[in-house]
Amino acid sequence: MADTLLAIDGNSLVFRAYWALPTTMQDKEGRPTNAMYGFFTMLFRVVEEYHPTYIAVAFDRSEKTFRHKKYEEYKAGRRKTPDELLAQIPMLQDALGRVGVSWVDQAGYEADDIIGALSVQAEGRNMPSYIFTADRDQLQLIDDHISVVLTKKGVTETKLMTKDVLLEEMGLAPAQIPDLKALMGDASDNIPGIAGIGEKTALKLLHEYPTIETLYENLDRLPKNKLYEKLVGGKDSAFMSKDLATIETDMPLEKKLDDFRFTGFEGDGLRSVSEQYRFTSFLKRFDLGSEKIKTVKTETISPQELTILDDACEFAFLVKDGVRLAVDGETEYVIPLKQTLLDEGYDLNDVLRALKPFLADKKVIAHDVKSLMHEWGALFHDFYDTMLGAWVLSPSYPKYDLASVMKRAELEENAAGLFELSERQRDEIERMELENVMYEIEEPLLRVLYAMEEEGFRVSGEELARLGEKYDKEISGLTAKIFELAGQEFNISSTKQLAEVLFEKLRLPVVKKTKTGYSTDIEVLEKLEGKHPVIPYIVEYRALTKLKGTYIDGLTGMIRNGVIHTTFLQTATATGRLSSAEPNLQNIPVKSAMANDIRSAFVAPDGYRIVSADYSQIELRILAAIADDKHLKDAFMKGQDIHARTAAEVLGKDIGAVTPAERASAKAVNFGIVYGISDFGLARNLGITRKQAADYIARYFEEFSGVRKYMDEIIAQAHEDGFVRTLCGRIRYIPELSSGNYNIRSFGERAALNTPIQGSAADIIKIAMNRVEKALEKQGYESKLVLQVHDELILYAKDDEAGAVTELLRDCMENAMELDVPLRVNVAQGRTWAEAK
DNA sequence: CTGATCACG
DNA sequence: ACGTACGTGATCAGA
Repeated sequence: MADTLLAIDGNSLVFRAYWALPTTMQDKEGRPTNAMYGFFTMLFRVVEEYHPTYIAVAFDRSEKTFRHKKYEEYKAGRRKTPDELLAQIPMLQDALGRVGVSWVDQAGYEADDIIGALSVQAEGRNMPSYIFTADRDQLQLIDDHISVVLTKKGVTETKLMTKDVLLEEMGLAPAQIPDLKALMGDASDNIPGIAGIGEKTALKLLHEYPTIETLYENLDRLPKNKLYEKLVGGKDSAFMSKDLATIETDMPLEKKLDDFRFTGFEGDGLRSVSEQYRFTSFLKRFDLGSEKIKTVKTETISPQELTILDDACEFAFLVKDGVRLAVDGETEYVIPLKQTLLDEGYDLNDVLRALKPFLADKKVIAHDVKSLMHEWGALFHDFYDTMLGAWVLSPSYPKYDLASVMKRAELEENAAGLFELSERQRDEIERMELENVMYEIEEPLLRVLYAMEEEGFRVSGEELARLGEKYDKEISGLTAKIFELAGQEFNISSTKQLAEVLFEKLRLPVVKKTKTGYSTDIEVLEKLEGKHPVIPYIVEYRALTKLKGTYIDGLTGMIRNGVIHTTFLQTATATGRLSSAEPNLQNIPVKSAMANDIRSAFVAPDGYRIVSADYSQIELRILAAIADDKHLKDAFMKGQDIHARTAAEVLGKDIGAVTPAERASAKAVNFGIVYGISDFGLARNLGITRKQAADYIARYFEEFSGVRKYMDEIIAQAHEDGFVRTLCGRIRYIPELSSGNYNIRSFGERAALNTPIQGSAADIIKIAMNRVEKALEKQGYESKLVLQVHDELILYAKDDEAGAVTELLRDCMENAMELDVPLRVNVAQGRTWAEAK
């Protein structure tokens, strides 16, 4: 194979890796390892791609370099390098040596000087070299045999820069890079350039005059404008900057090219480095995995025998048939499910006592940890949940139960399979930069949700029973009236029978059809109102039976000891929201009189009251912030009524002159914007013509141009990446975007638009929940979170804590994330949920 | 078990 | 020229 040099800018890549990854990645001693991990990830990738036979990782030295002597403020503007990063450099150098990669530094010189000298040596031998760096300065070293591999975002992507690419993208030759820096400067290196000249102007000038020398020779030819004055005033600075930005390739390098021969990574070194720093994914990458989790046989073990395994076992796995403990290379011990043990006559306390060392002290790897907490008690101190991992990595699957996840991963449902799954997921979470979402948001939230589910919401069965009787009477009255007016008896709840009566017997006009027949939904019934006296009764009947069936009868059956325990599904939505099931407490009616009746059955325990805190317009605030829209931001900064302001902007009138009807239309438009508006949808919603809706939307975008720009950009980016991210980095893949079907593709675009908004709101309230829980605990309060309804938190507040809890909620929620617009929260309280509005 | 409908944000 | 708002879960009817 032809010889190839890979010259790596160690400092620049370590910096990049450090800022791209969280410092929560630590070795067994608790020392951060994120920069090392990121560096190795990048190194492996680039080695795989370019097959170097020589590798040199160059580092800066802390001594002053000749550049400091020339220009004392050189690099002075940089923020201080964090100690957590500095500490990783010697660790990395040690690790590089152990895996068979040579590194180099030299007093008085920086990494780029060393790289320059080495690549010129290689050029002398006609040996191609690749310079791997995050620093665009080094583009000046490009030559026929020298290319630069630049890191793109994060630590996962790179871009190969050659003469041709540089010419095409910037219209520059490599030697012009110092001239570019001379004019535009470089904030990261504190190279001043010329004040007021940025990349655009600098490039324009260099396209005319290839160097600053020729530029200044011909300065008199330039028009005598502002730019001219800047150039005249900045001349000294420009030449100084060029000097600083120029990499010397003739430094007296102490080492020689042949000192950097690379013959592949050394297996033993890799293994020891990976184990020391807990880089488990590297073991797998190089197939160095220890065999301890690859079990071949399974034995059942009783709780009494467990103690003999305690020392030998590092992980506990919880899978569907019980607790599995993989101890050595061969055997996996199974403790059967709790129920089986109880059936066999074991005392629950004995079982728990025996299991406690495994659940409380080992790392527990399990699928659906929250349900296991309900089964075994919350004695999980250190867990990894593969259900959560699967969802965070790709949240659009319909199911995340163990069987579905294992099937997709093509793994077996045993301890070895679960271990392998968890390793792959951790690796992928790092690769996709989902550490924050997984480890800082979802994992802590799991415990918060567990506590909320455990606590439940007190509901008065008596109150629900009274309401049931009351509404039964109303429903019977309506039923009789409907039969009388329709002239026959039928099942009003059957859409099929109702359609028959309305559209065949009574010959009412058909408004809309479904796949299977006539539609009778509320929209249709509203259109038919006035065409037959039975219609209003049917509308009323629908509303009452729906609410009674779902929320009175349905909820009554879910009360246990006066309390309803919902289950929060943490892995159900594609956007990052929670959902609630069995029963769903996130869709309890709120709007009507009957809704008020139902909510009044949700009560606080004695000595407590209900406190409810909801974010005001959180989605539009997020839109204002991410779209960086002038008017939208201004409205929120001024605390204005956002719908009135929208109407005012679009209609070109004063905000005080907006009528209620105009405000209502603007409200519908704001909803539409968040959902991915279309004139058709808006027209239908407002009952106006499509043309009128289109005009309204066009005027909206004229005024809110930041929003339009955001929409174009997020859709373009989603098409390019195949996914979108929320403010916290949560990912949703949108495969629909590449569909050839217009409808499917359009759906994808609306999802691409909406997900960063809805999902960021979910991020924010989740962060707030974690903070609320922590703050309540820290203060020693007995108040408790009981519900989350997307933009709203509901708590039991102890009577004497209510005031403090109100402030605590406001603080945690409004400061959960810093945006360019303020987050606002409204808090209310009462004896019942109905009163806390 | 699926479709239609409708409750919530 | 396509046919449309985003995200959920529960209930009922009728296969």
